[in-house]
Amino acid sequence: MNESSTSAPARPTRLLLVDDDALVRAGLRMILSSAEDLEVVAEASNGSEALEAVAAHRPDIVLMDVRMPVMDGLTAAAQITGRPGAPSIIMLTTFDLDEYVFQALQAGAMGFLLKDTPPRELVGAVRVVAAGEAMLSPTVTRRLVGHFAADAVNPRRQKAQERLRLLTERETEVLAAVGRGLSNADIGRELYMSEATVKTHVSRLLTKLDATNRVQVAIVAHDAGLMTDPAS
Amino acid sequence: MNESSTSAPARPTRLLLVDDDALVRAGLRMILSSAEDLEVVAEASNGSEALEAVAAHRPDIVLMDVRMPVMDGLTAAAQITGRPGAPSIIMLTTFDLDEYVFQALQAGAMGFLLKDTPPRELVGAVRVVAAGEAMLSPTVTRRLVGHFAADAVNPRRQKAQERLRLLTERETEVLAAVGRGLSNADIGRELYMSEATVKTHVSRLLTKLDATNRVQVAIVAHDAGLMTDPAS
DNA sequence: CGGCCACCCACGCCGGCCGGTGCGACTGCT
DNA sequence: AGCAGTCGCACCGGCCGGCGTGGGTGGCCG
Repeated sequence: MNESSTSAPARPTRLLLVDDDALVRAGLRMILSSAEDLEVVAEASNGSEALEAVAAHRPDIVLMDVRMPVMDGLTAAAQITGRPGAPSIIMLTTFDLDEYVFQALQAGAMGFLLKDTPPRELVGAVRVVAAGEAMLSPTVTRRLVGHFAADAVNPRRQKAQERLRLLTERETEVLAAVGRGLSNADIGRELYMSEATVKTHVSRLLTKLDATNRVQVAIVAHDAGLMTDPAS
Repeated sequence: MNESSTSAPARPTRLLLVDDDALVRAGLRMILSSAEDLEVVAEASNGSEALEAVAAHRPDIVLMDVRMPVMDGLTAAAQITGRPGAPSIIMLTTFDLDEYVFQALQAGAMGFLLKDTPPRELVGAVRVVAAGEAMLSPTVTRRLVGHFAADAVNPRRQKAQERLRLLTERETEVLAAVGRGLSNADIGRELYMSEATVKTHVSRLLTKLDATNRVQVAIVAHDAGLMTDPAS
């Protein structure tokens, strides 16, 4: 696992530091360059400078602050990632606001660290990301994990699935069809029954699901996760 | 931050080890009990035993394998969490399969570590979880982060949002109302316009969104994330 | 065994809502 | 003025949703 970093300093990991505060950059440079397998090859003081520095120096990893003048780190991250051979990005921030975290990860960041991360762990995180993995601060991890747990206990989803219990097999099939936006005639053709029959099933669905529309029925179908193959 | 664990061993963190392999348990016990702020108070060899042990010994943290006979770790985790005062759970596994990770986190686990985690980091992870945070192995973190990034590039969502670009303000309002399952008359009352006007807006939505039904329109609204307040 | 009940599935008729079309009024821009 | 874009409304055909009804199946009890 860690043999690649200890065996030989064949090719150090090239870093780009991006922060509007020169002192912060100096501190980071101090910490990171003390590791012999890491090398700070450039610095930038805002997002647009970071874009230029990435193009100019081709770093392996970018450590970037979130809040910066001119262009913030999140939009810069979104610009950097995506292209082939793009560097991995580690976001650094003082505050672990939810929106920052989610936006950063959706922008393609592979790391999200708080600035109070101890030097040893910071270096470790850089190495982890350099190895193609991801690293988050514990509080950030907690947010992410909590977000997942909350999704499982999503009240809307649970309520919806609860209601599905009392549906018959046939009704569930019709429910799925309604959720796809099919008309009654379409459903009849697809499930081999008269359109009139489809209507009764839909009627039962309406009463059983406390819906007044077929639209609301479709919504319940989606909320229950019926429309998404179980790869979620 | 870490003062509580280094200042005084006032009250060590109580651990429960759950694994069907006695050797694995012995190894874990060896590693963990070497830290003076940690104390292994019980062991169990499968999920149902784990439930009993939790009730009997009230541990602070449960370290549990995923694959076990009788009752696997995931269902046991789902049983343990949820009640007030329940211990935090760290899942241990040899393989970092996607389904394991997601199920474990949705079951309320606060940690997910691979068994090749070095002893030092294992102890650190336990302390982190004891502090109320979460800790994952780097590869697991990568999966989770990748899942989030993939969600941002969700083709259905992007396609749906793309289509929303060419909608007018008013149409978007109507779209949201349709997505809630309201009838045209309801929408008219809510947006202060005639039902006939609502119909024209819905018609435009049908053509602009390539839909044949209002149900499909509602689905697009949901896929685009219009129906979920921006807390996602 | 026969009767009964509960459940699921199936169908047809009717009123009301939806969706398509045509049209007019207002605004802002060139 | 001309024009594009948006929002507003009214009429018509077709689909949806509500209601009543019947046939088929499986379980329970006398």
